[in-house]
Amino acid sequence: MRWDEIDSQVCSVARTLSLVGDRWTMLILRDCFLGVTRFSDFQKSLGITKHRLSDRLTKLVDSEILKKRIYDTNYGRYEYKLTKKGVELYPVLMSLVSWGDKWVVDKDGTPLEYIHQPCGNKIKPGTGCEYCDEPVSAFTITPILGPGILKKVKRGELAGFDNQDIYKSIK
Amino acid sequence: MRWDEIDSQVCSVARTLSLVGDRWTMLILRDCFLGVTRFSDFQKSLGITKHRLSDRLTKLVDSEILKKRIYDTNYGRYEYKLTKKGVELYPVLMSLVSWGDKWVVDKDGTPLEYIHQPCGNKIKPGTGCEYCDEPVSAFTITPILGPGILKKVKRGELAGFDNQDIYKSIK
DNA sequence: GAATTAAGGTTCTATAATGGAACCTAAAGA
DNA sequence: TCTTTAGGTTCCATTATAGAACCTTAATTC
Repeated sequence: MRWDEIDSQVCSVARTLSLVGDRWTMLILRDCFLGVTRFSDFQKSLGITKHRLSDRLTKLVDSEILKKRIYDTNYGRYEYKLTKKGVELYPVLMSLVSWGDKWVVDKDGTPLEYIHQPCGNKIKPGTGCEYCDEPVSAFTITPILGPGILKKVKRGELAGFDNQDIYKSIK
Repeated sequence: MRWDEIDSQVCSVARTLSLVGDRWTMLILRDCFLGVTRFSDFQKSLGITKHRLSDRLTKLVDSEILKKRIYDTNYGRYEYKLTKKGVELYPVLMSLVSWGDKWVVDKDGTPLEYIHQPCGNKIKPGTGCEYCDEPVSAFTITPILGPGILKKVKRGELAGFDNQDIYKSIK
């Protein structure tokens, strides 16, 4: 069986992966949840080739996970934003983060930390809020830089680090 | 940037995907959670070539997500089982299922349904149990065939379907 | 006792996907 | 006019994948 035939399986994992299981696609969605919307910003953040990025964005738009909208008609500038279908992939991303934070983190600590807006507490990604009863979602979580990034910046190990400004609202 | 360099990113999503973000790897893990342990059973279930399967299993063992054990020294037969590190990928799989059950399911309904053993109720994958206070994990959930499979079997559309017996304990 | 089957692979080759670089287009600014 | 920026597309060499054939060891069948 070829990879492009796996969506014929009667399996929700297989069918989901046929849409988001490609190389790069999940990392593009990660950036979407951090507020990245523009072609060039995706490219800078990911280090992906334009060719590949263009292909992946088109596929994500085709599968209605992202929507493409022109936001400056004079310049012909586009933005890519998560649809409702796309936003609902949040638990997938956060469960990947949660596992990675435990099993593949380096000695500095986790790259990001997560503030639950309604109560202001720092919570573990991928779980409910341990402190309050308010729901946890992409819209009520603020990611902040964690020790895994801050310590490296302080030691000058993340030379080109200029991503502080990418943590925007995804709304 | 090449795909095999993404684990250099200070990001738990990127580092996690560098281990399980390949084509097929997540589907192999899906089968592991359904109780598949043997090379030939993975191959039958996935329709993957032996070459690729061998490569993926080796990588999963190298990254300590699976452990390989000989279970019949006479025949030289091996089994692949999830380690603790591997079992903890359960939320990732279930969040993929949960999204797929909502967004890429066909008209027959969801392929599988999930029984929470402590209380016996059918629950939605990827969430806590709505009925009782017992924890939900890979070890306390029993997947059963759902309408998305049963209806097709009844209509004779899943001719070679013989997977009823793969839903074994993963312990 | 020879031939076949089963598990668990490896090798080979044609095809598909990817990465990197160069190029394109339209509008703006210097 | 020349350069820059955003958002791409084209081209080509390299890498990954699919499918088929083959290998090894042991057991089972004829």
